[in-house]
Amino acid sequence: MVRQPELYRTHRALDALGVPPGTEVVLSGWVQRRRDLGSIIFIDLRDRSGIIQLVFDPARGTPPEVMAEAERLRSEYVINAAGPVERRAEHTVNPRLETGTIEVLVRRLETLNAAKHPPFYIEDDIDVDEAVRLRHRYLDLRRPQMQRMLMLRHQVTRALREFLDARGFVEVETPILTRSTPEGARDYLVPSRLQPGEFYALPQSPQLFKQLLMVAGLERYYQLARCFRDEDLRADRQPEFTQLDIEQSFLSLAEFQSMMEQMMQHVFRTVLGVEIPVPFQRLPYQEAMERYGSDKPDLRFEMPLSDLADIVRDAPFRVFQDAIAQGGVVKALVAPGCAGWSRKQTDELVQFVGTFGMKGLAPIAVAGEEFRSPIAKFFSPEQLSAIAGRAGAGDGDLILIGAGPRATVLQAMGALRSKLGHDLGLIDPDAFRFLWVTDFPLLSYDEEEGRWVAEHHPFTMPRWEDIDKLESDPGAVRAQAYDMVLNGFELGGGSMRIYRRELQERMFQALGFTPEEAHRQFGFLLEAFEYGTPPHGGIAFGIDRLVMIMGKGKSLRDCIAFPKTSSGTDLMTMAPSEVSPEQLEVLHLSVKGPAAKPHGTAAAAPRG
RNA sequence: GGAGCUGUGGUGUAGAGGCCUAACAUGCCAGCCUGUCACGCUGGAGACCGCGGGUUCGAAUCCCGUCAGCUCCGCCA
Repeated sequence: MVRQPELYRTHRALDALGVPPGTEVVLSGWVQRRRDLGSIIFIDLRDRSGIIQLVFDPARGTPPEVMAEAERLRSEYVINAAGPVERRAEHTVNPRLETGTIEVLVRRLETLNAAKHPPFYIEDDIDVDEAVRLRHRYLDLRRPQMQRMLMLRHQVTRALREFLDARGFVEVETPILTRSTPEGARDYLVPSRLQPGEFYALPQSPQLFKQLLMVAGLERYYQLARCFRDEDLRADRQPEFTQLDIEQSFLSLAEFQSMMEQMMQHVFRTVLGVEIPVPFQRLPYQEAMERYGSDKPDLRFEMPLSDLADIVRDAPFRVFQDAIAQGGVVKALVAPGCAGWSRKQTDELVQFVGTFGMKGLAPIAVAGEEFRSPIAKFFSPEQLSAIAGRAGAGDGDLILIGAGPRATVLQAMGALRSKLGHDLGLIDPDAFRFLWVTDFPLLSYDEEEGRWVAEHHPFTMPRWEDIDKLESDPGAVRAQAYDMVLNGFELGGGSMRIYRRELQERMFQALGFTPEEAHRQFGFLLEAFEYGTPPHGGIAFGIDRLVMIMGKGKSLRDCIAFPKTSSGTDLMTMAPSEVSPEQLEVLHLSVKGPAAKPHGTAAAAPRG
């Protein structure tokens, strides 16, 4: 019969290290492992702090009924044990265990709860299908690795709050049920019961609210805001995610960027003990694209792209000629020491860039004075030398050349650079390389929609000197927008905002909104701007990504307690799910067509 | 919407037309064991090979479809 112990715990496992030998302690936790040697039993007890060995030894005073109970224990049973902390004899010390010099000689034992045997080991570095882990996420989260990640996340958000609080930022919550707005990602919609046929949208970000808080005179706001975007997932993209959302008034762009650098410095210093140098490098968008083929380049290694157009322009090689004639580019990068790569290896690279729409990839291997390449015959020795010189290739290197439409080649070559950086081990895994990407274009032309769309969002302030081009040459207008990039991930993006009605209306017009549409969608903002709106701007950081990078996780799922799969489902609760006809009825909804697939039962429910 | 990879006892894998009545490790169950710490030793249970169809005398293995997971493109800041 289970009875409640008088006391669940006096110490945690790790705390037992700090008490004098002989001290009576009471511990509670899970059975990590049982080693039953017959007349003596060892149990590894695990709690959040760590693992400690319990000894059950009748020769040293463990009562017979406690021995009997210890024999019944299994993995993951929840137990409560009491007895003196003992120093281990020299030859029984376990150096692999943090508490390996001590153990607890158990005198009293209560089994607080039994456990089914778990589907996987509750320990680090397990090799289990992720679906199994997600289905039993509460067990997965018992693993020290996962607990460290949750702890790290907690420390990161605490340090961020600390920093912002010290500088007068006020944490304000904004609505989760809000209004659907055009532009940006697909909205998650929530049907309204009280307003038949109408819908709330879950926020893609608190963008409008944070600007209105500036109108409201908060001056400095932040929030750890949950955001929702109904788009397809990636390793670094979840449908709901957390942003550190920040907005401030009366700071220049430079002052604000500097403050954000200090914030990152503070977080890395207090959480990881790592010193981040400031100021961060500033890299204009154009240069980032030309040199690294990415607007979020990983600068832990260099491997720049170089432009070969002027060198190869006159060579009788159609692929390059055509690319240049059609306004495209010819770009090269160098894989150091890879001149000896086989056809099979380079073919794999061709296939890789193919997924980005690039038609081919020409390799030139540099071997001493010689250039080995299927396309070498199209070029003069001088041209080949010039190519190697421009690319920065030396003996033993492999030059890879891509040609075609500018955007395609830059993206593909950028991805190739990133892949080679990883594959060739050019990246210091312990490095944290921050930079700002600046001078984004304000607008880009969307062929599908046949109109200009906001590169950042429609509230971004143009550079003052470019404002007059808003109507005459929209593509040339640069934005007062900036992304903070860390190790090839976009950590955060922000901008100075438009704060005058007249300019905001011009912006909407540039985006193809009629005045009526603009007023219908954003009338409240335009009106607010007429009541004395201060100059303001802000930024939003992906907290999940930050934690992932700091904790060296492979996927966002590693740093979210209860994440979704790549098809947006929760394998534990089996959300999303069908709902009853009654629920649909009160929401004034009817579902078109049958459910496309049989829905599973929730993992929590008994399974046959 | 598209492409690729994966799916075999609880878990991780092997098997690639007949040697499969599906193997190995680990876990699980039982017994033995006084210093283990991935304890050890002995024995045992446990899978119709994701699901559906097809080819074949014969399919875990080949083909088609489908579902699920992962990665990427499109999409998305």
